[in-house]
Amino acid sequence: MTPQTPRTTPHTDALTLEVVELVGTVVARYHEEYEEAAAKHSLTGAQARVLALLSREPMPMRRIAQKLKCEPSNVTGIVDRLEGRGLVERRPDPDDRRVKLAAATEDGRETAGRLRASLNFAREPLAGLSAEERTTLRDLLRRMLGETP
Amino acid sequence: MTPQTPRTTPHTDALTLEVVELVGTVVARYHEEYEEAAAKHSLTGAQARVLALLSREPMPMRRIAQKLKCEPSNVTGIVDRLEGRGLVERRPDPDDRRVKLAAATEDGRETAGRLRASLNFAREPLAGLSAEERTTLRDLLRRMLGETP
DNA sequence: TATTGTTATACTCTATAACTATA
DNA sequence: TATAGTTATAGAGTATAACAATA
Repeated sequence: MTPQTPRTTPHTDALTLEVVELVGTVVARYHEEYEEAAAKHSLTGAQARVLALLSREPMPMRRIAQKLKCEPSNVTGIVDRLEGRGLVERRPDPDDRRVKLAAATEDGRETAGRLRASLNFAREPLAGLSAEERTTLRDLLRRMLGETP
Repeated sequence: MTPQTPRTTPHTDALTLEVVELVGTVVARYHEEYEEAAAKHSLTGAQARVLALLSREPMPMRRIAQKLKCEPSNVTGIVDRLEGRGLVERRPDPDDRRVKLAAATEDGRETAGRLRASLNFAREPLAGLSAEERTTLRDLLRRMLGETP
């Protein structure tokens, strides 16, 4: 079917371009809703990401920077602001006195939980798909991401 | 099938959570590669988005702000910087002297073209899917986005 | 009076470089 | 010496409010 599709440039045919555009739309909408959900809790996007990270487990400052793919110096300010609001605290690392472990406080974990709940609601479009369709989508996304289990 | 899935919370079952996480990964990777491609042309993400917009058609400043979902005052600075590099120019609107039309220059259109080419390369993971799989992915993404044609 | 674009201001995020305290 | 975190600095994006020109 559709034999006129050139095999030498498989990523520039009309179908692929349409999928690329759809992915772009998903990305845009995802980001809008993430920022919106963060703003409802008076958090910036970066602060929300760090808080979500720390709500799972405490982490050295350096590791946060790696997760965020930014310079370590930036993390200082972000954690400063979260700490100023009582959502995060800095603890010493017993094994290495150079390291500071950033950890979510009880209040921070609560906020992170509410944030995640509102995000899940934002992602609800998936509810429109049947279980079988979600399975198909999962497999296609996995393959797209290079996970070939 | 899978009747144990609670119908009251269809967006919190394990399958959906996995898809949500995969979508999150796609979003993260898409953004990384977009910023990276922009940086290769010495552009920030916002500048690249505006340039891509204007390479298609000239546009009032106000409309750029709507497309970017930001305040109009921000667009002034972004267009200033693009204009300072000769990629964009401001033209008067013949129909309304309050309006300034931002338009990509020849140089700007060229840069936007190279940017898009490098983006298509970045999105090449789609090439790993067959035409049929891409069609399926397209339809699922469409439905996820609420487009029901 | 309402709208368009701009300016002024303040805050956040970002990268770079230099500093400190540990290792 | 090498590493972890911080500080200092500068540039960019963001929202808000006030302004000039035009409708």
